[in-house]
Amino acid sequence: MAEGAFELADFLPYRIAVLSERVSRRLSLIYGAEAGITVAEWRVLVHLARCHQVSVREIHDCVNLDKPRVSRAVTRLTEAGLVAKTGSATDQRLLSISLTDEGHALLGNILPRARAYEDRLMSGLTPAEQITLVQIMEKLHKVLDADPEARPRSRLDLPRDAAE
Amino acid sequence: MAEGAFELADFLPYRIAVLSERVSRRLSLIYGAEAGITVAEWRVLVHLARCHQVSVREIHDCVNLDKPRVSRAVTRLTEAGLVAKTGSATDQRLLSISLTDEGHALLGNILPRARAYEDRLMSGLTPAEQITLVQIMEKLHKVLDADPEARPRSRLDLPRDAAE
DNA sequence: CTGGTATCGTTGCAATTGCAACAAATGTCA
DNA sequence: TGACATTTGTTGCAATTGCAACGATACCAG
Repeated sequence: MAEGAFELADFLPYRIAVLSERVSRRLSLIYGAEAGITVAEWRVLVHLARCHQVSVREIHDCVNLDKPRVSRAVTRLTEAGLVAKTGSATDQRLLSISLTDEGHALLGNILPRARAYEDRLMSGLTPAEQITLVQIMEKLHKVLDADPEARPRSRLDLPRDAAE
Repeated sequence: MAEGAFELADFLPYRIAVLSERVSRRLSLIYGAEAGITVAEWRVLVHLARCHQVSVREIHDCVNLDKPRVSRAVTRLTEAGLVAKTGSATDQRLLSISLTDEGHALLGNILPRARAYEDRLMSGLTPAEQITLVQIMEKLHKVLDADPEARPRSRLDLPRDAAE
C-alpha cells in the first residue's frame, strides 16, 4: 500500500525548497527593486559590511556561493561603484575587497528593510518557535554534516553560540 | 549599536536558503546520478505518479514550476521515453501527459531511495520536532499568504489535513 | 636556485532560468 | 455568425548557473 502514496507536497526536501524559494523571492524584491542587486551581490555586500577587507576566496567559503559567482558579483559591484577591489600588497594573487561609501550608503538603506522583513516573518512565530526552528534546522544540518555525500557547510554557517 | 551587527548567518531567509540548497543538492544525487533527472523532471515525474493524466498547466500550478520549465521538462522526459504526451480529445489545446511503463519503472526505483533519504533527515529529529517543523513552516507560509507582494502558494502546497 | 605543486581569481562554455511574446484553440457576447 | 478576449503550450532571448580549465602568483623540496 505504500506504493502510490508518495505525496510531493509532504516530502520534506520539497517543502523546504518551496518555502525557501518563496521567502527568497519576496526578499529579493527588497534589494532587487532598490538597486538591481542579485542574491549573490546581496550576500557579498552583507558579508563585506562585517568583514571589511576580504578576498574572493574568503567570501566564497563564507556565504555559500561558488568562486565564479563571487568573482562576477564583485565585478558587477565594482562597476556599480559599491565595492572597491585592491590588489593585496603582500600576496599578489589576493584581492582586497571592501565597501565604498556608496556601498555603505546603499546597505544602510537596505539592511533595515531586510531586518523588518525578517521581523515580519518571525512575527508569525512565538519566541519559543523561533528558537525551535533554528534548533531543528541545525539538527538537519547535523545529519548532512554526517553524510559524506553531502556538500560540507560553509564555515560561517556552523553554530557559534552554543556551548560545545 | 544595531548598525554593524547584521549577521548574514543568523538571517532567517539566508538560513532557510542554505539549508534548502544543501538538502536539494544532496537529494539530486539520488535522482540525478540514477538517470540524469533534474529537479524539474523529478517533480513532474512524482506528480504524474499521483495524478495520472494531467496537462502542463495542471503540473505548473501544482509543483511550483513555471510553465516553460514544465513544458521543457515534459519534452525531455518524452524524448527519454519516461512520459507520453497525447493531445486531449475534447480540448485541442490541452495535453494529456502520463507516465510510460518505463517512467513507472524508473520512479519505482528512485522513490524508495528518496523516501529513505527523507527518513534519514527526519531521523535527526524527534517525532515531536518533525511535527513542529511542519507547523512552523506552515506559519511562515501564512505570513507570506498575507503579504500581497509575495508570490501565492501553489494549490497543492496548502495544508490539507488540518481541521480548519 | 629550480622544478613541481598548491592557491587565487578569472574566463569559457554548455545548460538552465525567468520572463515575455507568440500561435493555436477555445470561450464569450453582440 | 463574427469580433474580441482568454487560455494553453511553446519558443526566443538575455541573463545566470555550475563546472572545469586556465594563467598567474606563491610556496616548497631538493
